[in-house]
Amino acid sequence: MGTAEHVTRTALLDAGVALASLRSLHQLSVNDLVKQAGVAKGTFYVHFADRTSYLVALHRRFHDELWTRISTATSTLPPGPERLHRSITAYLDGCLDQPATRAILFDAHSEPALRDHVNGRNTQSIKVLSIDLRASGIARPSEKAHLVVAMTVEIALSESRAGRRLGALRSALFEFVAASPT
Amino acid sequence: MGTAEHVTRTALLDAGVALASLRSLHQLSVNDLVKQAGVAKGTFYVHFADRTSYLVALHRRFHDELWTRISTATSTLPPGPERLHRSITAYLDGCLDQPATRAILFDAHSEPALRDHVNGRNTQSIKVLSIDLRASGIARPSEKAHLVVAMTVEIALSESRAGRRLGALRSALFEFVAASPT
DNA sequence: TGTACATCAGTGAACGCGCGTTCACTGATGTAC
DNA sequence: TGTACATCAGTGAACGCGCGTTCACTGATGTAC
Repeated sequence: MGTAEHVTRTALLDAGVALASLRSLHQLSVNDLVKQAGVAKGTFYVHFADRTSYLVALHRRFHDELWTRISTATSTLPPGPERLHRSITAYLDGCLDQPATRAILFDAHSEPALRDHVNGRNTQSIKVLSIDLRASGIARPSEKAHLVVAMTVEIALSESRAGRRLGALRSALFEFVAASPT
Repeated sequence: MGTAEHVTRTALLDAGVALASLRSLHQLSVNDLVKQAGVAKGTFYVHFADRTSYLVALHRRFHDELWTRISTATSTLPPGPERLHRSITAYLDGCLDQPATRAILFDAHSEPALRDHVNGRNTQSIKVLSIDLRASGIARPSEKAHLVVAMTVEIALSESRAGRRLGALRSALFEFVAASPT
């Protein structure tokens, strides 16, 4: 297989996701992680150089999964309002499927080790979104993209808390975007 | 005066503000605080029951100051687009004046002790804003208020990072709101 | 004015605790011959 | 097929460290008489 050698590593990351849905990221201790994963404490350091590397890996896995979903949903579309709509929907549905959403979106940027990674992902999202906004002919596409990302994250957090899609919030976001001056 | 007895307490809170502008809230240790304030460690516990109470006090002071500014700026106005504009402007200018903005808005909600307080302030803001949106005849005022708060916080963070007003972002927000269907 | 006492913000050494990290060791698996 | 050896994920006791919190004490200030 070639994957068998990563079973324990994956188990540790899964343990992090499980615990992150209960506590904040900062409270995720190596003690808790190995207990949840059912391995010895030393095993943690077989797979990760330190706690920081682990958090980076957790963050990366979360966003890679999201990114895959969004790419799949939008790959055949040209930039424009339709792609914008599908990107945001794929992002929100993807977040709702991941139990660690609250921890990653809420806590990650106040973890010093992750701040740069979070900012990087954010900048990338803003860039992609601003292409769609520009293609839609909307004024101030960069700034609007910045705000659309903020709104989308907020909706993802609300939905994650509620445990279901919040259609009214999504509609409010799309109304803002659709009505924006061109 | 009657305030002299709070000099040390205020010094401790000021120390927190100074340090929070450098590190994350979670890294704010009692050791650091008393060192920065120039008092002994035991003094901390003369004024605060524990670290949690201190953080709550820090958070409260931040928001009380903001709230005062907003009230002053809007007290004579009836609900509507003008009051909405002034509220948001007062909020953003107030945040820009407080060095702890990044720490409070970014880190506070992932500090378990503060989560309830943060959610309370947020709910209150959404309520107030939705009155203005409703008075402006905008559709889905509650949901829009939710999103406007998210955008405003995001702008406050960006401005706090930049150290100055970001007019283009503010304009983008006001365009979203002004153009929204009624 | 002088003396005795009460108050209480401030002190800092000491505490137990849980943390992240290390490392000598184990034991299952694969390879060489 | 059987034996000797190498590899390496996994183990868990032990470590030093910094944390939040405690508490017996200090010493300046105010009050009583």
